[in-house]
Amino acid sequence: MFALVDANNFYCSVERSFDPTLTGKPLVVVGNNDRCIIARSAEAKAIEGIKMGVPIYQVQGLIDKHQIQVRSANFTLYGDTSSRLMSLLNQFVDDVEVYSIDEAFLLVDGYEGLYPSYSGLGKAIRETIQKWLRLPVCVGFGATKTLAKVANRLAKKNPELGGVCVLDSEEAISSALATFDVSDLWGVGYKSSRKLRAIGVQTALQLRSVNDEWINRVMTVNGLRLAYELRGMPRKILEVDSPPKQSICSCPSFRDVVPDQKIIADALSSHLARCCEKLRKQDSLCGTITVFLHTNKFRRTPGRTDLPSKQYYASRSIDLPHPTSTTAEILRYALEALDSIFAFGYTFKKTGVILSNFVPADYRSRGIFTEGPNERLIKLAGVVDKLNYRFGQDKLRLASQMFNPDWPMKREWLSKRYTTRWDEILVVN
DNA sequence: TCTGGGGTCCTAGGACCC
DNA sequence: TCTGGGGTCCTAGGACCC
Repeated sequence: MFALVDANNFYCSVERSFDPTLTGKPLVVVGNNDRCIIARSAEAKAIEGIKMGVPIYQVQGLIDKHQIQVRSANFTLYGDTSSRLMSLLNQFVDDVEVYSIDEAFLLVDGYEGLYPSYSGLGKAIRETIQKWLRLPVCVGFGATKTLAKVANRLAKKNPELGGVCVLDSEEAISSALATFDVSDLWGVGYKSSRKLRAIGVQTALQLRSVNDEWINRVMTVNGLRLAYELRGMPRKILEVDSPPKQSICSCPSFRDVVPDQKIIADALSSHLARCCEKLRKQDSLCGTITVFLHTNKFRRTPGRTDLPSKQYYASRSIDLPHPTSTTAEILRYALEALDSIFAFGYTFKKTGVILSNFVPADYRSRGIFTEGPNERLIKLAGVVDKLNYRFGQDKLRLASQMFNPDWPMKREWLSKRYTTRWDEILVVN
């Protein structure tokens, strides 16, 4: 039996956890540069027009009218709260798979003696997390990960279930699936749901009995795995040790558009610095770097609201002469890539860098004609990371990062980093 | 250069996730 | 004025091998 524990409106709930005056009020959290809505409280969801991903300027009227509270995304706080949530779950069962910042799968077999029932376990988890972290979560139980996902969703949608839903009998499963929209299933996106509807499949129950050959052909093996999981046959296992990432990316948009290659290069070196920090943190070296650059896809030709302005999108990948993880070494290739794709006559909205082709950090190869990784630079980078962790991001940085056009990022409604900075610790008056 | 059955590896792009 | 930022997996098709 699997359980899926998923926090309700996680970012909003974390904000409330540290600022109880927000409780009961409509609340939204906005992303980078205070632009788009990336989380909503139940009260905000209930207001027509407050949708995920909408830019805040489009709904300013609704925000004023309904006195919606706004917070800037505080990922430091959310990340730390997430770690606390996960370690709490580990007190209930040994096998926990952290699936995302706010959800985890648990393998709950073998704990029958400790709890009167699965729903008893679910209740205990809910109450503990509420008490210790002041966060509301829902718990779904099922014989496969997919059924646990379904159960979790039902627990969220039906308050009368008290936040816990157990799908442990064929009757419970088929009656749940009979009213469950296929497009809400884990792994069914826009495209697949259109194809399913075209052959008359509306519910998860109907998908269960679609012919395997059709599913495999139209939805690939992922669709087939989904169908088996709905039938109660596990095709996804619990993955406790999260594997290291295979790619690392940083590509925040500019606050405004930028025409100047020098400014873009400065931003790019900041993005690269972020990527390399993450790379070193997971003890990897990267072999390939990709740089991309694009214009604002929403921009219209002046005076012609119907006509998109001329767009430009380009990317370039470069294989490094040897795998490395230091910003200083990789930067010249990043700038070389940028130079090769930069075009005059456009204003750019976003540049980004993707690192890939990783090898473990203890891997050191020396090519016949090329030098190996620069050990001194790698050691130096480790020291820089430690100092920056202690004294704040970018306190030590490359000279090319000196002029960051996005500094400071607009975060007008930012809460404190209560749990990770001594100078921002929660004060009780 | 063509013939053909049998493979592997790599990459771009699609689809999906939170 | 203003439109998110990360990731994963799979497949088809090309290039190449014997």
